[in-house]
Amino acid sequence: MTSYYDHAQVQEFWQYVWDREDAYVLPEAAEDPTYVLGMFPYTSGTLHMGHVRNYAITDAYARYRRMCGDDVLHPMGWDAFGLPAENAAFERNTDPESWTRACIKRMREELQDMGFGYDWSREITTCDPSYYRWNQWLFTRLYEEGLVEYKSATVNWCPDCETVLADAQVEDGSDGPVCWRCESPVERRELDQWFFTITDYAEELYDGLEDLAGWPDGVREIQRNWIGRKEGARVTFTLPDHGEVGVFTTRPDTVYGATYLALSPGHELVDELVAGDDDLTAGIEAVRELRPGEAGFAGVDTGVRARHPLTDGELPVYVAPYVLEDVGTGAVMGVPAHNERDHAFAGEHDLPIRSVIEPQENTSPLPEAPYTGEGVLVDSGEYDGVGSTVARERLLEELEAIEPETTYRLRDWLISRQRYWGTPIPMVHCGECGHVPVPEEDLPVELPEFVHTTGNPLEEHDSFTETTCPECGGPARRETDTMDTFVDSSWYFLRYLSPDLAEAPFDADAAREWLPVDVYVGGDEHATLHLLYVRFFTKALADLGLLEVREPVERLVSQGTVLYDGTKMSTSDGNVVSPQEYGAETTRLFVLSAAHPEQDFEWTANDVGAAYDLQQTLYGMATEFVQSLSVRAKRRDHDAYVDREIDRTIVTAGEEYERFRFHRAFSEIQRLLGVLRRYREYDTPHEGVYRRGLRTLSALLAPMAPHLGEELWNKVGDDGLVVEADWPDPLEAVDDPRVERRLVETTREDVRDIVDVVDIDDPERIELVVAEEWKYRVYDLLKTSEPDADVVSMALEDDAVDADEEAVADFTAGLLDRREGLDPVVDADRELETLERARWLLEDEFGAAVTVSRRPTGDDLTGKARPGKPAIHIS
RNA sequence: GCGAGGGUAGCCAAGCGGCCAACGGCGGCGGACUCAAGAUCCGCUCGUGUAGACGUUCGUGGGUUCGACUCCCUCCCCUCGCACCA
Repeated sequence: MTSYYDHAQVQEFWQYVWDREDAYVLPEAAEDPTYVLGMFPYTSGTLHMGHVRNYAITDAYARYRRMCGDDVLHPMGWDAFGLPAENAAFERNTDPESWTRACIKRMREELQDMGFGYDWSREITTCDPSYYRWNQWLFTRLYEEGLVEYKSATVNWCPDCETVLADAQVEDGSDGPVCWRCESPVERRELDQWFFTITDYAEELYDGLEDLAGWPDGVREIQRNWIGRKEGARVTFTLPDHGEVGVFTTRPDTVYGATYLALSPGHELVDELVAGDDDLTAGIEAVRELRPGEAGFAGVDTGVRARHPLTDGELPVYVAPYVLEDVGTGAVMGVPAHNERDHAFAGEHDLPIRSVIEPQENTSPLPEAPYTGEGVLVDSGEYDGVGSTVARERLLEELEAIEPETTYRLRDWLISRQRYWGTPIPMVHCGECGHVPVPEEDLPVELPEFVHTTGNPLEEHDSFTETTCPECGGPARRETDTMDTFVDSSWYFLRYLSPDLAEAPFDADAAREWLPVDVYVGGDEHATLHLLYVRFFTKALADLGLLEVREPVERLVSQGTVLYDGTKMSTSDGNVVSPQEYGAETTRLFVLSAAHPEQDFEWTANDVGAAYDLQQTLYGMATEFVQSLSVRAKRRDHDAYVDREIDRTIVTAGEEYERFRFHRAFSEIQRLLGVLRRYREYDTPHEGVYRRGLRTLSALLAPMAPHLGEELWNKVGDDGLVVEADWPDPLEAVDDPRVERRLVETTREDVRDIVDVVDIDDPERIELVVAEEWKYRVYDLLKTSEPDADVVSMALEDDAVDADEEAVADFTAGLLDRREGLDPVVDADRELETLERARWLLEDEFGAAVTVSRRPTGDDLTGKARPGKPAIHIS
């Protein structure tokens, strides 16, 4: 047997044991388990460092909670649909399903190699018909509820992926919008598409963010930006012969300054306004061709005149590309005097500029630049002289043509994809009945066999596309688009509750009891996609009566990036350190010890070494302990110190786990390990104390390094498995472990300092004298009394302060300045005891005799001692 | 431009009104062990100092406070989100 810890050798054994014991399977009887979830991986083929970090975090927390006595639901599954599988199938001359199944097999093995403790009995795979049938079922329910629309829209089209993209899947490239996956420039296409009307929930999605206290501020802010709530007003202008046009504005107080209207080229009225005029139509077409960024302040006067609702004046109506179709109502009232863009547009087209807000401070007019601040209304009819803020409210209240309106940037969620590897949208297009949902009993609509083709493989199968209408029985055509894969991931956390349920997507009783997810961990690149969609689904399902919760996740942890040479570790950059390169368990221990979960950190071989060394040292000590170390049975003074330090570490490490600060928990473990090591070298260790130390370390480390934890537990622990062990209890209560440590540490530092500064070569005797008890009482009075209390008198009158009046007065007065700022200290007896127990550390370090005592008032040293600061004499 | 989060000793990074010259890790220095190297252990790592002290520090400049790395304001820089957004 070797004292070298070879993780590769032991992992198989413990994994076998865990498996045999069903260690991670949620017990049947669990009532309200702690639901710990990591974002399930896309089945790309191999696990990368980001996954390892993500799952190391959830695993450590899940294990910690389990040791605390919770039932823990910690499942894993596969986000298995998606375009990359099709691309891979083309490249390798196979099909998406085979490819995906192979990826899953490999990744599952990798996860198991890492030793993550999942309840594999709940594994789900989104490309299984037994899973995606519920996508279809939910789609149908949402359709019935009016949350699905089929509409023609100008959509983002990626020519390379040959599919449309949701707004959230389009990113800003250097040269315009690009596809989030392949970075090809995105085109615009006019297509009939399926949408989830997530905008119906815009308000709740926005307002709900406020209450998501367990979510990082950053993620909430990103969602706020994305939803883009804006409060303002809708002003209605009449177009004689053409009805009305509503414009959205946040500044209705400038309404009297409107000198024109501008419609976006895509506005629904444009075609009607210019109908019959070929020149105008051509002009509009030319304007439509322009990319928004290039159009500047071009515009076409339609010749139509709108009626101003307040002044009754006539305003020209322009079509201008600077007005964006999907912002507000796609139309603006042009107020050149008080809006930058309107000002520029008016300059370009010789439109009048009419100033209606005057700055309050100086009334100098503003000829060149628009004034966009607040002020007083002028030239505004009955509102002259009214402040702009007040005017806004009054206009909204008093005028019919101006109504309050809130707009959102959020668009409906385009879920159609012209791809094969996804959930078929369960709809049928019938010439007679329009589009008709596939009846529930005919679900799932299964994917037909894959064929290699440049287009959508679904369209290649006549047997798939040709069907009959569920309503009239006539010939009909099956929808060939599939769903965006974000649909799959929008409710997968529910499927884990009852993965095999055949009658419903999830068990409603379990959902009621187990949700929301207690902790959800993943990368924050999903802030606007996945994390918004799961919130939407949860609310929609609640409104369908399927769920009671309206928010899916209680506490969200968005984990930071692992960097290598300053850049994100990613396969495409080729700077990947494989999780197994340093040993699976060293890797997980390192990623947890390196930084707080939310922080980015740099992968360095040196730092990895620290995690590796800790494993080796601990293993070596445990091996030595059971094999060869001589121990004693009779207790000595310094054993109590180690006992106490073990207790302190149990308390502090538990706090750190609780707060997700695994790196601090790791430090605590390192610290206790150091103490034990020193203890063993100082003297023959006491069997029980040393054993408890090692046993505690194995328990505290087990959530981060479970194989080593098991191995150590097996050597020095109780019977059974550490995964099923209880979180250790301290022998005695520890109120403030840090104050006790501080006392010992500062005292040791002080001794070193003195020895060094005074240049004492070989100290023979070190005396530590703690302060008189009454001083602790004075401390207490100083810290707890009112700021203006006469503490000197209080101290003199206090029964517990039994010393010479002058000494008491001097001591108290000398500390008055500091008051509640005084260092926290333990009480007199605890201080004496703590130092007494720590004596051996000084004896060990200086080779001197050390005494710790409390002496009566009057002693020279006692006089110098303060609570938390014993007097020191070295000779 | 708007919004959010940051800037701490050689590096990474904790702290977020008095426990702070500032946890921890890495690197560096000195020492122990050793034939030697590695590993491991101990100490030091802003400056000065013959008794635990003092001085100067936490992006910049101000302010609040008996007291600020910690709270408020200005500015500079970094990261991220939104943006011809009405």
